[in-house]
Amino acid sequence: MSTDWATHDLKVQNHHGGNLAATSRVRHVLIAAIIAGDIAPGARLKEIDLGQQLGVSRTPLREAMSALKAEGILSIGENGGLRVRSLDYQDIHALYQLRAKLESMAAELAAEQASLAEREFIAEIRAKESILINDGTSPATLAKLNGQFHQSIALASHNAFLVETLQRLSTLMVLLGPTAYSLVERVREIGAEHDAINSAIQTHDPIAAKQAASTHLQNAVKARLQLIASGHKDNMD
Amino acid sequence: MSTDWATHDLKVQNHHGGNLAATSRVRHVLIAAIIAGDIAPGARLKEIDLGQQLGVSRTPLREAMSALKAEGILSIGENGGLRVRSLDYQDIHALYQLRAKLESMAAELAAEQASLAEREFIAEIRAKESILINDGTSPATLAKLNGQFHQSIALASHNAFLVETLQRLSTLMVLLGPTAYSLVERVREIGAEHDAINSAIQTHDPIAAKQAASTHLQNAVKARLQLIASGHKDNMD
DNA sequence: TTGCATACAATTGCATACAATATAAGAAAA
DNA sequence: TTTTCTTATATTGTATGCAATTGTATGCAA
Repeated sequence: MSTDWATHDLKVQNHHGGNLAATSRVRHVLIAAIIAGDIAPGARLKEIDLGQQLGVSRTPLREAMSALKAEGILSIGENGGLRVRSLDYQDIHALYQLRAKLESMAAELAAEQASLAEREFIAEIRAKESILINDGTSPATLAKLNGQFHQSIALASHNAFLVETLQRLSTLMVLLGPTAYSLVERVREIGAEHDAINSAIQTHDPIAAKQAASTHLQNAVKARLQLIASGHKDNMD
Repeated sequence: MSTDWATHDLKVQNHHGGNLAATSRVRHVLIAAIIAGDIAPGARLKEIDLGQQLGVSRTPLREAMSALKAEGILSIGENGGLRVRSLDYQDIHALYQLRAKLESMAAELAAEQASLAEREFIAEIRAKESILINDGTSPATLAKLNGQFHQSIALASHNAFLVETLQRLSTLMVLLGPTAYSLVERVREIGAEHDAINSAIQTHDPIAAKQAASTHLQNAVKARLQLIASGHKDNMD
């Protein structure tokens, strides 16, 4: 008992260096706790306990929780309490299926309409990623850069709703646990696949971009299934 | 001043006839007020005023507002206050572009994997719609049935995230104001287009279903642009 | 022993009070 | 007259208390 979320707590700051508002901070802490596995999927979140552990009153906590509920990360259990949503095998497939469709749509649109500045921005992120992969950077750092890469493409689609939807689906990925970057043999593959997407966007080739993004996500779901399988072994240790 | 939301208020009940909880009720009232145009797009929503008019305290009101914010219906103005999101011409195109992609994906998947019960359910809704169109039913009733038709197809895709995303996009349509069913010449076209989608699903023809759904939404956006144009005339009256 | 009812406890939903911050207005000085 | 600083006010953020609902346990009866 008493998983110590205060450890996450201290790290959460905004980009001005100041502390975020309680509601926003609590949201981040909860997400971090879910990723870290400190909160088990399916576990009921009780407002009073949680509030005391996080050092905030129930009000901002409730707001953070209802936001996470709206994002689909928390769901209402049959007894009424809020729980961490748990994804079954089918859900994982469904999530990747939808992401594949939308990421390829984004890549296609980006290849069609990205501005010069947007193309350069995408290329820069890709270049930075390439360097970091060769340096053997940590999975967490690579995962962050991966998020920036995908987001920069989504933004270049010039479709605000597509951006929002992809953002939402990315957030839902936290329910899957560790990122695919913890598979060492997958890291370089990801780099190559990103390269293909980036090249297609730079050369204004929507068809190739769509295809490359689609392939990228097909491989991603395969890697995910592998992670799940190896995850079972971890539990055996 | 003092737009009288109490009129909406009394009507909001759940399907058992009982009153909804305050938070949920407020959410519905706000949406109704946005559709009715009682809250102008871009107008700042002040918690105290609004709470008094709706007869609830700030707490459930804030929860409803933050839910609507998460759904993209409310957004944060540059000065910080919550406002009704206003969609420009580009946004409308972007919204329909994304819906077209996802509705056609749903139709395609439904044609592939809908169960017998799901196919029958879709067909029943379509049959009911056909009757109501001939009866010259009100736009509001037809719009509601339209929602059911699209939702039943989404559900038959067996992809929970696709269902959620389409639900979300549908909700965002309230920002556009009146439904396309107020265009009398559009009503029968919609019926025919729905028929094509339904037929393709019934005959397990994913390609035709995808195509029919895509066509349906292309026509929908055209009708929407026409409504916007005529809406300008309305403002002149 | 099992099923149900009733009472008690736990938890959430809502309201109000308080605190902090942002905004605007007015006055004083340049 | 304009600009800036101060003060007052408006608005949002947070905490706590109370009410209502829901889950749970215990006891009684079949």
